[in-house]
Amino acid sequence: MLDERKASILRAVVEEYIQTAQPVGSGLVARTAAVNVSSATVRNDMAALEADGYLQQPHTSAGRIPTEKGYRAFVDQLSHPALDRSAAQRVRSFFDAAHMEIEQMLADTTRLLSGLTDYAAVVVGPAHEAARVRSVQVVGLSGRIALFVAVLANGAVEKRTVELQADTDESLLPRAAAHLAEHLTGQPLAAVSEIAAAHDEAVEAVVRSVVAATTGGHDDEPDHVFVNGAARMAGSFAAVETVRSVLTILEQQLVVVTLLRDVLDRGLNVAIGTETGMQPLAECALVVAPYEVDGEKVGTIGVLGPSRMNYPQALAAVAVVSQQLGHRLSEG
Amino acid sequence: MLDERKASILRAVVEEYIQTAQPVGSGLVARTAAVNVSSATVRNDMAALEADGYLQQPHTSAGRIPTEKGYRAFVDQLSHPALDRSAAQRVRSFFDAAHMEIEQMLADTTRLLSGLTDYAAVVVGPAHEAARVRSVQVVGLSGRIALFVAVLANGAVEKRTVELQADTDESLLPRAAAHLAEHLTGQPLAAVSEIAAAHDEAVEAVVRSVVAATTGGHDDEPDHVFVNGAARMAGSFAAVETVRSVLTILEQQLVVVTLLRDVLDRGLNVAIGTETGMQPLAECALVVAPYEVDGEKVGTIGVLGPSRMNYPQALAAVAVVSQQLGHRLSEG
DNA sequence: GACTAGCACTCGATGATACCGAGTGCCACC
DNA sequence: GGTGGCACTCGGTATCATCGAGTGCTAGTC
Repeated sequence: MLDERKASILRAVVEEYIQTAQPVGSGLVARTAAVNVSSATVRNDMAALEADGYLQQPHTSAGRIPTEKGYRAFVDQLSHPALDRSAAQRVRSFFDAAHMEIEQMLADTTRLLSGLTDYAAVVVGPAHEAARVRSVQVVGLSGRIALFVAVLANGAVEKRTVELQADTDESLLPRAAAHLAEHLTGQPLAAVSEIAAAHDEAVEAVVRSVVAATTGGHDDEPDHVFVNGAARMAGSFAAVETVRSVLTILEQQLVVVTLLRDVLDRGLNVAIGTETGMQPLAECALVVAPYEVDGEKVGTIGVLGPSRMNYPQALAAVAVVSQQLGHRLSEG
Repeated sequence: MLDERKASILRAVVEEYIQTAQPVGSGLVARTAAVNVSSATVRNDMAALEADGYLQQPHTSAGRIPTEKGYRAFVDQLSHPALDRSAAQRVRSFFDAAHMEIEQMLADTTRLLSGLTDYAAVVVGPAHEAARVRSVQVVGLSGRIALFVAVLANGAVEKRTVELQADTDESLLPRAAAHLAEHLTGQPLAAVSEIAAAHDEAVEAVVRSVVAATTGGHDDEPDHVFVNGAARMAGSFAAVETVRSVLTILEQQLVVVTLLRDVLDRGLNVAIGTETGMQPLAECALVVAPYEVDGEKVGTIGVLGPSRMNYPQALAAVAVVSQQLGHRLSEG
C-alpha cells in the first residue's frame, strides 16, 4: 500500500505533529534522520499521501497534519512498544506496594495510568455479577429497612437496601440470610434469581425483596468505573468547548463502559476520532486493553487523550498496567 | 457604608454582569427599573464604588465589572432567596423517589444539584467513623487475606482487607468476628481502637490486624466525596487553563473536603475568589451548606462555579437540597 | 525513471493605520 | 445633589501591506 519511503515520511509527520501540534513541512521531514531525500521529493510524496487521505493541509501554504487514516496507519505499523525504564519501575513498585481494597486499588490504578501518560485514564472494574459469593448477610437498619450485604471472592462487597413488607421479629433476618447464604455461597451473585423458595413464608418474603433489589434497576450502572486525570486531558485541547464535551462523556459512567466495551468487541486496542463512534470524541483517541484474572477477561482499562496522542507511550503504558493489574488481582 | 442608591447600582451591575459576562455601563444601569437617576449620576456613583473597591474597569473606556468585594457585598445583602417553583418540585420528587444505597443517593444528589445550578456540585458524605456499627463480619478471601466488613446504622458499609499472620482454621474468623461484634456493635467504628484483648491468642492476632487496618492509613481519604458537573463548570470559563486548574482541584478529593470544611469553619456559606484560600480558584465561587441528621451536622454539600455565579439561585438550591438531604437521611 | 534544484505562487500571520462607538470624567447648569 | 452635554479614551474591527513558511511545478541531473 505505502512504499517504504512514504511510510517513513508519514511516520515522521505523525511523530513531529504529536510533539509540536504544528503542521509539519517538507523541509523538516527531509531533515529527519530516517528520510534521506530532498525536501522536493518529500513534497511529492506528501502530495501523494494527501491524495490517499493520510495527510491533510489546514490551508494551502501550510505544512501537513495527519488525518484519522494517517494516525491509523501510524498506529498499525507500530511494533509493540516498550515502556521506558523509569515508568516500568513506577508500575512495578505501584503494584508491589498495593495492599488495599479492590476499589481503592482500581481508583489508584487510574491515577497511575493517568500519571504515566498525561491523559485521562479509565478503569472498569470486574463485573461483580460474575464473582463468586463468599458470604451473605442481612442487617436491619431502622424501621422496615434492611441491608443485604454480599462479600464476593475478589474482595468486592455488594449491597442493596431492602424494604421489608412486614415488621420483623428478632430471628427473621438471620434466617433469611442463612437461606440466601445456603443457595448463593460459591455461586455468582446473578444466581440470586434462581434461588429456591424458602419454606418459611416470612423468610420467603424477605428473600424475594432481596432478589428484586439485586436483579432490578441495576442496569443503569452495571459496573464500577473509575476515571481520573480529566484535568490532564483538558490541557491537551485548545478549545474549551472540546474540553466540555469530552468531560460530559467522561462523567457518564455508563457511556464510558459501553464505549470501552464496543471498542474491544471490534477487536481494536486503539480507537481514533470517529472510530470511537462518539461525535464528541472526534478529536480524541482511546487506547484500551482488557485485563485478565485467571485467564479470563474481567475488566478493561483505557486512556483517553487527543488524537494527536503519544501512541507508543500510551500503548505501552496500557499494556503493562493491564498485564500487571490482572496479575495482581489473580494472586488475590 | 453604602447608601441606598449605591447599593442598588452595585446590585444592578452584579446582576447584569452575572447574566452577560460583559462589563456594565452606566447607561444600562440607569435604564434599570430600580434606579431612577440619570446615567451621569450613575457614573458618579460608579466612580465612587470603584474607588471603594467594589467595582473595577477592565480598561478606561469600558463599563464596570464587580470585584471580589463587590460580589461579597452583593451576596451579603441578599435576603435568603427561594428556589423557583419548578426547581423546588424537582428536588422534592427526587427525594421522594430516592430509595437507594446511601452512596448511590449521595452521588445522585450531586447530579441533582449540578443540574439545578448548572455548576459543579460536591457532596461530602457522612463521616463513617461517627456512625454506629450494626453488624460485623470477617470473611476469608484467599490464602491469608481476609475482609473485615462492618455495616453501619446509616446503611454504609466499611471494609478493610486484612492480612493474617498465620493460617486460619475453620472457626477462627467467625470467632474473631464475634469478638469484634461484641465490642463494636452500637459503637462508632472508631471505638475499634479501644477494643479489649481477646482471650484466645489467634483471635487476638486477627483482631489486632483489623484494628491496624481500620485505624491506620485512612487519613488520605477520610470521607466519601462525590463530585459531578465538572463539564458544566467548564462551560463557565473561557480559558482552558482556568478549567484545567479547577479540574485539578476537583480531582483531589482530600483537597475538596478540606476546602469545604475550612469555609464552613469560618462561618461562611459563600466563598468568593481568594476567600476560598486556593489560588487556582481565584476566578471561582463556592456555595456550601452542611446537612444535618438528627440535629447534628454530618456532611456538607456545595456548588462550585465562576465568581460571576448566579448566587441567589445557587444559594437557594444548596439550602433546599441540604435541608432535604438531611431530612431524607434522618428518617432512615 | 527517479531524484533534485530552483522558482513562482499562495495564503495565514503579523503589524501599521484608520475609524467607530460604547463608555467615561468633568463641567456648567438647574 | 442631580443632570445634560461634551470632549476624550481606548478596545474592537476593518483595511491594507508585508513577510515568509511551505507548496506545486518544471527543467535539469544522475
